Amino acid sequence: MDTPISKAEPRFERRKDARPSELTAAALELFVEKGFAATRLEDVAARAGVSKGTLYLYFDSKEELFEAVIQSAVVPVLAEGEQIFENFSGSASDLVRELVNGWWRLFGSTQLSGIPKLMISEASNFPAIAQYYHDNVIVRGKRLFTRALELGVARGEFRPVDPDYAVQVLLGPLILKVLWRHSFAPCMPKDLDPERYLAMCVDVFLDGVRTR
Amino acid sequence: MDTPISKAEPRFERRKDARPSELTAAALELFVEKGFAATRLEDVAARAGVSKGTLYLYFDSKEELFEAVIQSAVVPVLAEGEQIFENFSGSASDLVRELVNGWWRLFGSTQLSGIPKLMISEASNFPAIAQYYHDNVIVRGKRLFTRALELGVARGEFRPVDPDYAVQVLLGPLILKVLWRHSFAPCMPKDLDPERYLAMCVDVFLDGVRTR
Amino acid sequence: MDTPISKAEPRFERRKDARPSELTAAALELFVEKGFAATRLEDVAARAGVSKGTLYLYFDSKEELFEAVIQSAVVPVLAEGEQIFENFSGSASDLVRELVNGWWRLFGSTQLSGIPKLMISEASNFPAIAQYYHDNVIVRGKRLFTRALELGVARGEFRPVDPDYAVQVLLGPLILKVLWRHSFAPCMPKDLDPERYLAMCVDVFLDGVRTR
Amino acid sequence: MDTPISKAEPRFERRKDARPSELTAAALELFVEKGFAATRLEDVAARAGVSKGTLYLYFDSKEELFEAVIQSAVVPVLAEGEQIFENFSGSASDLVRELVNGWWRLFGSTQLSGIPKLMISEASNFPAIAQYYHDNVIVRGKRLFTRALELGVARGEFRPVDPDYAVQVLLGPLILKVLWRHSFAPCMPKDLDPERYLAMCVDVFLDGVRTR
DNA sequence: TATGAATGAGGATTCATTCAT
DNA sequence: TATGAATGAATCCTCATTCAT
Repeated sequence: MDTPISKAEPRFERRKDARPSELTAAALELFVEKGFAATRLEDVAARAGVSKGTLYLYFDSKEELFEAVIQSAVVPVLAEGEQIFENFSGSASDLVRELVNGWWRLFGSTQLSGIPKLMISEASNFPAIAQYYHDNVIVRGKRLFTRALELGVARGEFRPVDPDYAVQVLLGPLILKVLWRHSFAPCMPKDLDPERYLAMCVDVFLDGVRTR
Repeated sequence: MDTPISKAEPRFERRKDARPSELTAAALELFVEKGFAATRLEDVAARAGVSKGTLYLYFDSKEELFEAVIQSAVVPVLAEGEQIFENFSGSASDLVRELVNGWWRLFGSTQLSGIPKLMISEASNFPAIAQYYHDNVIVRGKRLFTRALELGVARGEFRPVDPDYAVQVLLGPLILKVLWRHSFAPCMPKDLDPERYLAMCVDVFLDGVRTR
Repeated sequence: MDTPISKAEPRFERRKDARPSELTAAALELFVEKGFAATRLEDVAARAGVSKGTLYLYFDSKEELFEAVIQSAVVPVLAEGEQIFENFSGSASDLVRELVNGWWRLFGSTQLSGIPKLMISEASNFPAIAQYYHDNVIVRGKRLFTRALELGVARGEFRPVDPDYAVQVLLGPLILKVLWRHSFAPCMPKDLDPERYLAMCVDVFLDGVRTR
Repeated sequence: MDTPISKAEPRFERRKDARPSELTAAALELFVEKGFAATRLEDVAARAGVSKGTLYLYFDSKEELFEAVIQSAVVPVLAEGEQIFENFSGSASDLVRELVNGWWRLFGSTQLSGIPKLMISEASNFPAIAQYYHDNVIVRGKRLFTRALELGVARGEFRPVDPDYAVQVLLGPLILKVLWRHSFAPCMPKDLDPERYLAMCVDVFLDGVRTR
C-alpha cells in the first residue's frame, strides 16, 4: 500500500540474508527488557517490521530464537578481545586497562550489554544454553583476564593472587554496571559517569594487586 | 517427610497467620528460579502445600504476591546492617570487613540472596516496585558502605576516593556472587569458596583504597 | 456452644425462624439487580449479615436458594388478590380497577416487583422453576383478571373480547412498568408518575373494551 | 450436519469480513437464552463454528462482544421504522397500525426480538450500554409512536391523551409478547396467535384513545 | 448454629504455533 | 518468501461448596 512498485529502482532490497540478524536484534532488545517468557513473538516480529509468521521461516520455535540471539550476540566480541591480547606488548597493568576498555567499547556500551542480564535471568530455565554460554563466553572471556593477571604475577608486577578469584573481583563491578543499565538505571535521575567509573574500577583493582 | 502423619491429617489446616509468609517464601523460591512470568501460581501454591485458590485469600493477584515477596524479604536485613554500623568501634577497614561479613551472613548465604537476581530481572517490568526497592533497599544499603568509606577517608585511612563510585567497586563482586549462585552455578562443577572469595574482595578493595 | 446461658434475659433472640426469610430477601435483591449467575453467594450472605457458610445451613445450593426466593415471594400476594375478587360487589370495570390497584399496592410498589424481571431473565435457565412460576403465579394471576373480564362480557359491560388475549393487553403495560423500574429507570432523570400511569392504563383499556 | 463436506473442508477459512457478524449473531442467541454471565465464550465460538481464540481476534473482551451485539442488532431497524413514518399518508390510526406491523415484521418476529429480554436483564450490570440503548433505541423508537399519537390528537382522531404515557400503554403488550417468547413460551403448549394478538393490541388501544 | 479457611472445577484470556493463501 | 487468520493448550482468577472448629 505504501511501497509503490512503480519504479524499477531496487532501492532497499529486502535482503533475505539480513533477516535473521534483524530478527535476533529485535528479539534481543525485547528479551532483555521483558525477559524471555514475558516477550511476545508478535512484538518481536513487529519490532523487526515483519509479520508473526515470518519468524517461523527462520526459527523453528521461540526457544530456538533465544538460542540464536545468544549465539549471534557473542561470537564476534571475544574474537576481538583475543586480538587485543595477542597484539599487546606492554605492562600487564596496561594490558588489563586495554582489555577493560575494549570490553566497554565492543560490548558494554552497545546493545550487547543486555546479554548478561538476559543470561542471568534465564540461565535456570535453559540449562543447556546456560552451559553453552558459560563454556564459550564466560570461561573464554575470563581467560583473557586471568592470563593478563598471570602475566603480571609472573613478571612481578602483581602480588601472587589466585587469578580465578581475582578476576571476579575485577569483573564484578563491570558486570554490575551493565546489569544496572538494563534494570535500575531508569530509577535514578543521573547515573555514574561510565568513563570515570571504569577508570576507578581498574585503578582500585590494580592498586589492590600491585606489588609493593 | 516433614509432616508427621500422627492422626487423620486434617484436610483444612487453620493457620491464617502463618500462611502469608509460607506463601511468599514459596513464591520467592520459584520467582527466583524461573522468573515472574514463567512461574505458575499453581506451583507456588503446591510448594506451600495449599491449593491454588488459597493464594487468593491472601493476595489479590500475582503481581501483588510479587510485591509482598519483595517487601517481606528485605525489611529485616537492613535493620541489622544498621545495627552493625551503630555498634561498631574500630578502624574503617574493620568496619567494612564487618559489614561485608554481616551482609553475607544475613543475606548472601540465605534464600534472600535470590532477591537481586529477581529484581534485576523484573525491574523493567515493574517500575514502581523497582523504584521502591531502589529507594528503600539499594540506596539504604549502599549508604552503610559509603558512610564507612567516608569515615575512612576522614580519618586518613583511605585515599580521598569518591565514595559513590568506590562503593560499587566494592559491592560489584559481592552482588555478582549471589547472582551467580542463582544462575550459572549449576554449570560449574565446583564454585569458588565463599569465605576465600569474600576475603579477597575485601582485601583487594582495601589495599586499593588504602593510603600509602 | 457459643450462646452463653449466663443471663436469663432473652433480649434479641436470634430467631432461627426469621433467618430463611432474611436470606431470601437479601438474595431477591441481588438476583434482581445482577441476575442469578452474576450474584455471588458471599454478597447475599453479607447483605443478610451472616457468613457464607451459614447460607448452607438453610439452603443446599444456590439453585435451591433461587427456588426459595421465587416461592417465598409469590404465595401471599395471590391470596390477597383472590380476597379482593371474592369480596367485590360492583361493576366489572370497578373490579378491574380494584385488582390493578391491589396489584400495585401489594406487588408493584414493593421489592417483589423485581420478580418478573428475575423470572423473565432466568426462565430458560431454570425450566422447572419457570414452569412452577408459570402455573402457580402467572396463570393464577391472569385468571383473576380474565374472570373479571368474563364477568364484564357476561353482564354486557364489555364487548365480547377473548379474555385470554385481552388480559395481556391490560397487563402488558403494568408488567412493563415494573420491569422498567429494575432495568432502565436509572437511565432516565424522571420517570412517569405511577398513579397517573396506572390510571391511564386502566382507562384506555376499559374504554377500549367497553360496549357502546 | 449442515455443512456439506464437499471437499477436504479447509481447516482455516479466511473470511475476516463475515466473521464479526457471525460471531455477534451467535452471541446474541446465547446471551438471550442464558444471560450474559451464564454464557460461555467457548459456546459462542462453537455456535459460530470457530474456536475460542478466534473470538479474541475480533473482540477484546466478553463485554466488548456484548456491546457489539447490542450495537449491531439495533441500528438497521430504526432506520426502516423512520422510513415507514416518512412515507406514510393516511389516518393516524392507520399509521399506528402500520408502525406496529413494521415493528413485528422487522423486529418482533426475528432473532432481534431477544434484545429486549437481554437488555432488561443486563441493564443494571452495564449502565453505560443501557444508557446508550435507552437514548438511541428506546427513546428514538418511542418517538415514532408518540409522533403518530400527536398527529392523531392534532387531527382530532384521538382524545387529547399525554403521548408519553399513552405510548407505553400501546407498547407494553407488544414488548411483553417478545419477552414472553424468550422466557415462558416453552412453558405453554400453545401460545397466543401473533397476528390476532397484535390486532387486538392495536384495536383495544385505538378504541381506547379514539374520540367519540 | 455459625464461622470462614480451604478447596478445585470452571471460565476468560493469552499467545506460541500452524497453514492456506 | 511473506502473510495473518485460525487454533487450542496453558494460565490467571473466581466462586460455589465443604468442613473443622
